Amino acid sequence: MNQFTSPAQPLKRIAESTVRRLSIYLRFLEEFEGRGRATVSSDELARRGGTTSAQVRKDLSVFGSFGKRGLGYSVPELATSLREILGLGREWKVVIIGAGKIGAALAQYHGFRERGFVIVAAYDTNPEKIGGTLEGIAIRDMQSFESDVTRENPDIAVLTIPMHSAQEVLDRVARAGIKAVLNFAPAQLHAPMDMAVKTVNMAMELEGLTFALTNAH
Amino acid sequence: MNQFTSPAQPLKRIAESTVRRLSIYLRFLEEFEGRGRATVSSDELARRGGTTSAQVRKDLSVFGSFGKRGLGYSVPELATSLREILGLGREWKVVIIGAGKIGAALAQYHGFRERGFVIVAAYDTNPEKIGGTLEGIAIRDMQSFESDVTRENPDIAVLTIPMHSAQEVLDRVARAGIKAVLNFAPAQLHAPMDMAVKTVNMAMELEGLTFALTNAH
DNA sequence: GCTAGCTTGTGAATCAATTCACAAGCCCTG
DNA sequence: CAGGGCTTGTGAATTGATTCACAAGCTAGC
Repeated sequence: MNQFTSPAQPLKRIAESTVRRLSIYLRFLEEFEGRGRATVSSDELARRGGTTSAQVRKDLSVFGSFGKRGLGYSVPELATSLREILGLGREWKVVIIGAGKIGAALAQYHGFRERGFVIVAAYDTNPEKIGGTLEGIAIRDMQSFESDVTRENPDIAVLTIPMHSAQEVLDRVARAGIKAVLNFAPAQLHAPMDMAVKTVNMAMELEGLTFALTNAH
Repeated sequence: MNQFTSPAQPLKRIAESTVRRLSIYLRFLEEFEGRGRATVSSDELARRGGTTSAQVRKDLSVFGSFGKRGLGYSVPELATSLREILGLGREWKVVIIGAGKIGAALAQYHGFRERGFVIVAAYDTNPEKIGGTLEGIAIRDMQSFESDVTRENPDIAVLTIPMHSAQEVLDRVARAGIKAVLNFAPAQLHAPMDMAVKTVNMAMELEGLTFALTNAH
């Protein structure tokens, strides 16, 4: 295998940590691409990404063989392969549920559109918000959610809603057939197995910090 | 040991995953506290938290012995112990660096003050923002950062700044003596070992989702 | 076209985290 | 106050992730 030959199926379950690191490598590759650099070694990717060269090579080896011995990796080729592996070769339709401050921050986040994520709508239940816009994106009534999803088929739902309604909304999202959710509510959500849910929990991150501060040396 | 008898020192390095789960358990305990529930079993905590009862017991056993055999854990006692372990028994002073939309969303985030985090100031380099307020918090000139830190001794810095300046600002934060950072810039930061840095990287989370969608069965 | 110098790809070894499984304890009932 | 029913705490076993270490392969220089 000299190229990423889209393996028939997930040969083995791929570790989440591996995927996260691929994201990191891709970030550096894009930086190098911008500077017109031709090749990069596993060792350099490792130093930048805070890991080891063996780890970089193991991570990549799960998906194929991308390098040339003695030389390293072609920056544009590896970047293209990683984008393909990570599913960034296409556009993804995103809906934001919850038109609050976090929703607004996300809606205007530049990195979103840059990477092929298109926010098609925002939803809320507050009549004062419905009909307005969130950073230029129409805020719709949550009541029309199911029929909108049927029509527009968004790929990803971003939940920026209060904790107490999070599970209920997730269930609705699941029933509507959306298979990926990015959750900002500080709640542990239970979803069907065929769904991908990532939770960003600020309280948890902060507590990781206070734990470290409290138990320092 | 029948109580959390604050162990002399971190006996062994404690896994980050353990600390994250303690956070989750605490969230459920607080919910139970609110409902006046007296006890809870490792099995119930596990089911709610999406893990196993053995895992719950192992996690807790790192810090002491909190339960009663045959009965389970006292909800208020375990909650108190976990708050103590996680360092939530005191107030923490937080500064936000970068008075943009994400900074604003964080500044108004309720969960912050509720858990003992007090935002003492926001910083920016944009003259149009300096002197204004971010959700009621004064926006100061980044130039006064070092002298302010010397005077006020904040515990935690939250970075909501563009990627390209993130490492530079982190270095400044480190030199100023702050030992904990919550980073929202999509950058891999390198910090001195005695600092705790948590990065929340939305791009990475989204790519975890698109990977899952792309490689779904 | 041969040699020196790198760097990959990958089994094997190590290190870390999770799960198993069960003795030890506690509570309640009668 | 003895027995049954639960549930904890924890070594041992297992599973998973990372690191080691080296043969294989490529490039460049001569």
